[in-house]
Amino acid sequence: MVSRVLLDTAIDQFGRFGFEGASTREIAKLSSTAMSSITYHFGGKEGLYLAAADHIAECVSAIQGPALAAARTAGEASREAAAQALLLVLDSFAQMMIRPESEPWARFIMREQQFPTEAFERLYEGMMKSVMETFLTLAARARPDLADQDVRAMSILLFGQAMILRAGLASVCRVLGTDQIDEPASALLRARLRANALCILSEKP
Amino acid sequence: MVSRVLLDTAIDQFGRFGFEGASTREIAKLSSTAMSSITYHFGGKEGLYLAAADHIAECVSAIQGPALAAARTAGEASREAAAQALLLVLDSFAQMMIRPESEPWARFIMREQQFPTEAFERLYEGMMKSVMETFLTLAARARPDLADQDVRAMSILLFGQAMILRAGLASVCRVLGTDQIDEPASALLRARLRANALCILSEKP
DNA sequence: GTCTATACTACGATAGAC
DNA sequence: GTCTATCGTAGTATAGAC
Repeated sequence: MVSRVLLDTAIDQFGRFGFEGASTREIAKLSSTAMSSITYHFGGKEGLYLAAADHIAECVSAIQGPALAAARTAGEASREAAAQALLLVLDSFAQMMIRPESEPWARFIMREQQFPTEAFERLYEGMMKSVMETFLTLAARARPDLADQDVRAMSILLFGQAMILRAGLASVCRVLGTDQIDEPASALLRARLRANALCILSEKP
Repeated sequence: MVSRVLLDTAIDQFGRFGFEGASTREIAKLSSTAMSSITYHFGGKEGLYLAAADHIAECVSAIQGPALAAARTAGEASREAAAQALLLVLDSFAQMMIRPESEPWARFIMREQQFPTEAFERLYEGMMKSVMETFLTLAARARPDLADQDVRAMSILLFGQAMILRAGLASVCRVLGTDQIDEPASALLRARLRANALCILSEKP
């Protein structure tokens, strides 16, 4: 399937060089096909870009779906159960940020965060919305003392701890003194993230 | 000073489109000068890129310098004082992430985080190193129960909460239901960030 | 110092062979 | 469906006028 290879290559190249910076010639060459295949399959550069966003949303939804569904049911029991379910969602998200396969996706998404286009809409509706809604519901149950806007602020800041594992990868490695996030570093960071989050979520009002 | 205008424009354009995506013709035009001025002042596109990194490091150092110096001395008194000094550093960083002037800088830096070049070295040595060293010293004093690597992991995750205010700006706005981080939203986020960080830093071993 | 003019390369889109 | 060929545009670098 040439169009699949084109999509994966496109996500990588758009993530690296941005929409303007990426070259359809290069994407086609890396996909071992002719440039005009892009016109045929996706209608052009812009069509390829939007298709890439949809593909990312599908992949992320497939990965996060099970953890989200499990957390939604597990978190109904009590305030403590909600906090624990939240830790699972956050850890699942952090794991995705760390795993090498997410590199191209994360870069693509981060670009859209800065200058949102139609692709951001597709990404948000396709993958972020369900994650955030589940997260906010659980967070409100874990911290019933907080107002709605405070719960929202707390939640997005908690996500920030996971996001820096991608967005600030070079700095993370510098601080830890490693050249990449290997298994021991991953375990350390995830454990500390859980500890931080648990501390915040279980604070007595 | 044409070279100054060129630098500011370059940071903006490189941040938006990346090194390959940005055009020296466009940078020159937006700076109201000829493209060959870039060759004259910076030797070419790459020289301009490195000079832009140096300029960012200088600006950030100038902004964060006072808060860092104040925190270093204030944090020596006790464990609680170290935690409070840390909150000041983190809040100063968060404020910088939120203020509109940091937008171009942050985009430039985030690109370098993904694929570090020589410019990342200059950025790290020029601005991040002193911030991180101060932060780690204070964090170690605030949490003497943690091992060195745990302190480092905790610190970088704390920074993540501030960084998402830039790196995930579009998502932050979505979750809060605003189109930009205005003064009320800024106050809410910074207050919650301080509350989160204080909770983590003052946790009893 | 700053400009114009020019050389050379690479871009995206598209038409048409197979 | 996938290829080659080609068009018009835009990129960087550089030489030389002023």
